[in-house]
Amino acid sequence: MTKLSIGKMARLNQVTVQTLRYYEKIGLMVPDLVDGETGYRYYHINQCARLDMIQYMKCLGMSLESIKHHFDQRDIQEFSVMLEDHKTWIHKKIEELATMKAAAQQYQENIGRYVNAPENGEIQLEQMRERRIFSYDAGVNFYESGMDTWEYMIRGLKNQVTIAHLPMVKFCNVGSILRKNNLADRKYYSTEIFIFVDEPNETTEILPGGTYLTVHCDDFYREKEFGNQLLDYARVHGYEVIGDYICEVVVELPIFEEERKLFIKLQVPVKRP
Amino acid sequence: MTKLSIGKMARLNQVTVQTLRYYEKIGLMVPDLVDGETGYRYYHINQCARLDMIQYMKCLGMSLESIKHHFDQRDIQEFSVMLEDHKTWIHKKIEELATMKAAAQQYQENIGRYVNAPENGEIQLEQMRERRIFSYDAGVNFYESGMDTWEYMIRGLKNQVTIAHLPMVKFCNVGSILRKNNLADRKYYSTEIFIFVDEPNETTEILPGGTYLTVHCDDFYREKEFGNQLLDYARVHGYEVIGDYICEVVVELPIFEEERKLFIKLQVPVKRP
DNA sequence: TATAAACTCTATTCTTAGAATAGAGTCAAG
DNA sequence: CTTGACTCTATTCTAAGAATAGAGTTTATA
Repeated sequence: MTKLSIGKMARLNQVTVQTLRYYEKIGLMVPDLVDGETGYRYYHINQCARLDMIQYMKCLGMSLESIKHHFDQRDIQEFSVMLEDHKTWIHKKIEELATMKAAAQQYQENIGRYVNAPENGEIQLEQMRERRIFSYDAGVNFYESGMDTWEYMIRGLKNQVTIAHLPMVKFCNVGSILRKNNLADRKYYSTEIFIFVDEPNETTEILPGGTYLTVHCDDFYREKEFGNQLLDYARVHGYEVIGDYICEVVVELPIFEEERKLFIKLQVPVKRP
Repeated sequence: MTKLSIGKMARLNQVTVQTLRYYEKIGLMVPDLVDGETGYRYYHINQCARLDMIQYMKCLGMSLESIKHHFDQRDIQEFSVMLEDHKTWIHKKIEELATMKAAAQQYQENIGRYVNAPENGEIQLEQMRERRIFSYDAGVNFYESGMDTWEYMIRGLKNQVTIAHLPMVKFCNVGSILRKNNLADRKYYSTEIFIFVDEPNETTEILPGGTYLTVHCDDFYREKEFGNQLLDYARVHGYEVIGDYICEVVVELPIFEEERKLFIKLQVPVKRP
């Protein structure tokens, strides 16, 4: 019976020589015999069966650790159980990837919204669909504070997102709410920030769909100014404000500068005159 | 302005201290200032924006390398292109996983076929659906050789599978074909082995669906014996053999022994009397 | 002010599944 | 006997940190 040198064995099985040496090192497949003098490895043709199985299980995405464990088990029914677990694992991975893909899509759309947005200060009437939000009350009125406070508030929200086991991918567009009662007096007072979420639960709130007056702005510090323009417009044209005012961060602009640059969209729900 | 120690910065952002140190090491995010005496790192609250972006892109499944590249680009439109590429990459990953899952499912079914198979030698009449195969002619009649030759033939098939860029996950149940003309003379002569494939192409062949006489056997060396029983049965009961004889390896049994142990299913297409 | 607790520093090792490399020794064909 | 092909061990590298040790620093409390 001819013995196969490591190179021949490798060529026969479409693997590299290093791979075979590595498999020996971790005890996954040991050569049939090793020359005591030279240390040369020699394989038997029958060992291909094991190598096939290793490669097959690798194709299924299993780790060499699992594969080794399987060989230790020596039970085919047990293997079916292992496959079941593995399928579950694959399923989870696929779902994770699907979430990522959806998030990437969402971000692209946000960039598109920025690129195609109307001029700064151009007021529009829009139909908005119902949205769900998860909000966090920081207990501080950020309209009276600077970017630092806002930053700390965002940290608080991030913390809550983690605690509530919400997907961090939703942390890309954040918003703030100014409640209707304060809005009536043009009192810029808000302590609440939020993220948009997909699934409802006991901690989420609903932003009603309907008609909104909106305006875009690329300077976070000029929010009040644009907010007032929006309210003036409503009054002049006879629109009645019927709900809470929202400031949505559509996208962060050059994420590169030393400070945040936010592209925001202000939104207030109205009833037509 | 208060400087944030590495621990505070980490806590504020739900990352570990090591992570921040690591990001500095690879130049992804450098602390605002480093004390020359003590080497203590201090961060500025505004740096949270960058950290948010890093974490967000990580959620999308991007590598720190890509993230760094993005920060170097400083262009939001370019980022949209990058997201498009990333979506394509995710899509491929999902497809790979789906293939793996299907293969795991297939293997489980094969195990099920083994577990629920009839006794060795029990002849059955079955309806089989059409199947596609990719076959390889080794140029050697394996009925005249031992397991070694069979093993070398399988290596040849594996080689062809690689060359033809067929999915290696299909390499788990292999089969051999004995053509009808040889079958008529009970001449066990075959040089062809194959794997089952899903997609047709110019190199694939079709095994017609229809009525088959089948028998299972857990000893590779007794194939001829069981094959003859199958043919005897056909003759005695008036079935006419109308196509090629197939020997399908359903599953490899204890993949653990020094030699292959194959559980095979012999199949011959017939016309009812 | 002294002390203890909490914090931070650098440096090293570990994780997967091999790939790449260097320098030395071995095998097979002509 | 030579030459080219092959093989050996050993080390380093990949990604994204986690874990650890041992030493030094800051902060809070007494």
